[in-house]
Amino acid sequence: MVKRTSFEGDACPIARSLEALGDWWSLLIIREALFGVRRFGEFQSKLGMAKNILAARLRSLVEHGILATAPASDGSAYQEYVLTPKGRGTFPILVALRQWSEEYDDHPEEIATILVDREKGRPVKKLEMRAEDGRLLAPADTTIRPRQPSKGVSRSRSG
Amino acid sequence: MVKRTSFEGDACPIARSLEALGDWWSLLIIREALFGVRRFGEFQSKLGMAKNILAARLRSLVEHGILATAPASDGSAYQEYVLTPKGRGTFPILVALRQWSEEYDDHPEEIATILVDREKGRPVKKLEMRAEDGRLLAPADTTIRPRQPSKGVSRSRSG
DNA sequence: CTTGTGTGGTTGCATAATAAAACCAAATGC
DNA sequence: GCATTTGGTTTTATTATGCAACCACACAAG
Repeated sequence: MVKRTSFEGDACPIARSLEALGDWWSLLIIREALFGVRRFGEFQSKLGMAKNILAARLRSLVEHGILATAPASDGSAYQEYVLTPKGRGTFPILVALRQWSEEYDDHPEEIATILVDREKGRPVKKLEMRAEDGRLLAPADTTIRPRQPSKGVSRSRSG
Repeated sequence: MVKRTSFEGDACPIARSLEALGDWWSLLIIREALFGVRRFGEFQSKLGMAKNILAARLRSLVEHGILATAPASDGSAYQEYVLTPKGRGTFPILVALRQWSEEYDDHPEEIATILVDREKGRPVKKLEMRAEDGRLLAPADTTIRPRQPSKGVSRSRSG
């Protein structure tokens, strides 16, 4: 088999999310959807991508339950693509990507926009990882554990 | 030109991070690197990917300043690939991807591992977005603003 | 209701990326 | 010194991407 490898059966949750989001366009489509874009042509013109691959991506996102098709809200017979709760749940991923660029990009002056708290207009704080009890955690303060500590879950690859 | 589109000059920080991280393998390579993997063969066997594309990805990650090559720590003449601070800075992205799978995956029972607080062994709390003053923010509480509110920054596309 | 136009795609073709396998040189182990 | 491991590159096949052309249906005007 020479097909592009799929992470579908992988036991690692990161690989699993990349299965749905890990291509060039999906996260940008979702970004636009979070901005309120709903129509095919609007995605196409804002992202400047080929229509056939947009169609393929939208289909894939719908299959993955990230977008859903709905009748157009303006009464026309066309359809719209709207985010599901699962789709809206990607928001922290987009924030993390954004903050990573803001912090480490080699040409930060080329970055056009910042994410701000709407009420105060001030930049959003960096995402931080915390323990259940609220303690701030650094990467080294965390570790990976088997999901069910003694029920014989075993699958491929690490995670 | 029919080349794969590049997001390099894009003004959106999300597109910019995807330029470096947005392919099938890069984030998984970084995941392994965060686990302590440093050697070519170790990446290759753990990820089960073709050697040529691993070589290409490692080269790309080095070019992007996410990995750096270093002489092997065990005294041998081989080299190692180690994360830079920029590379370690992707940690929140991986956490966000992981938590998204944990929350929304259709078959969560197939997920093998969970991220836990090392001290207590309890799951890490969901990433949350906060304002500078500590207020918890929902996506709708945030908005996008031009980076420099009145210095005439203008580039392509949204963000 | 007929004609024109915009929307939302699909199809065909050229090129680029990915994958598997073969190959290879340098480093290492014996 | 010789076999093996390591860390790749090369070759070739297949898949994905990107552009342009095409097309069906909705809609609007007359």
